[in-house]
Amino acid sequence: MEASLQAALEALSDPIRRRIVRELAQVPDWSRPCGTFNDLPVAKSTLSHHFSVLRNVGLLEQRDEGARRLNRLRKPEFDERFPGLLDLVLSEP
Amino acid sequence: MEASLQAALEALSDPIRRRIVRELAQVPDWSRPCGTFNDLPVAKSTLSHHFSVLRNVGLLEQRDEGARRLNRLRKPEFDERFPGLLDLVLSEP
DNA sequence: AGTAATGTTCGAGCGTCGTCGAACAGAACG
DNA sequence: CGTTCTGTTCGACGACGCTCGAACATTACT
Repeated sequence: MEASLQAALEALSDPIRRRIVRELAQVPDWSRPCGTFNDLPVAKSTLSHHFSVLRNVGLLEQRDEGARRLNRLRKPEFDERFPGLLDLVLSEP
Repeated sequence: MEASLQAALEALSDPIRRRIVRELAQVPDWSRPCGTFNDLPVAKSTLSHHFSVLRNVGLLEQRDEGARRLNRLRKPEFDERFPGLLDLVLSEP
């Protein structure tokens, strides 16, 4: 972890990744598997790639539960590292 | 003006543009012409392109003074539009 | 065991962006 | 007027990232 500002900005520069982050912020931790993001206009493999980017930048934590993979937005950790950045994304329409 | 978060994040995703912003924040307004950024490892035309991007995203204001073009970082305006974002860049080492 | 569901990985296509040099426009100055 | 300085614009090149489908691994279910 300990992602750089460079990596954080690049990760959040993608509109699909910001949508993932926003949708994830509206549900409790560990409540949404990756497969429930079919509303996004990308293929499964692309979605998996976006999750990987968010994971590497320290925005996302994942946990296996059977076949599914549950997600958690690491808001406290990210807020401490980059104050205000995540809130900007979450306040986006 | 009225840049989107998308445009703001893309503009600040480039390390050279962040260096321009940081250096510009350390001098008074209208004190540094574009030509005084030769320490950056890019050609003149590339530098002009980066200035254009920063201008379009509302981070930079330019004014002609003779042959030179003076710059001003629009910190108050940008802070009001994207609170915290510019400070993250300025606190970067 | 066989099938379905969930995610990842791989290779390839493709657009976008940063980069450069050359050419150009305008201002200052001898 | 000619030169120099400053900055922009243009076309071209190269790299990186988003995208997809196909193949694979793992788990759950009948």
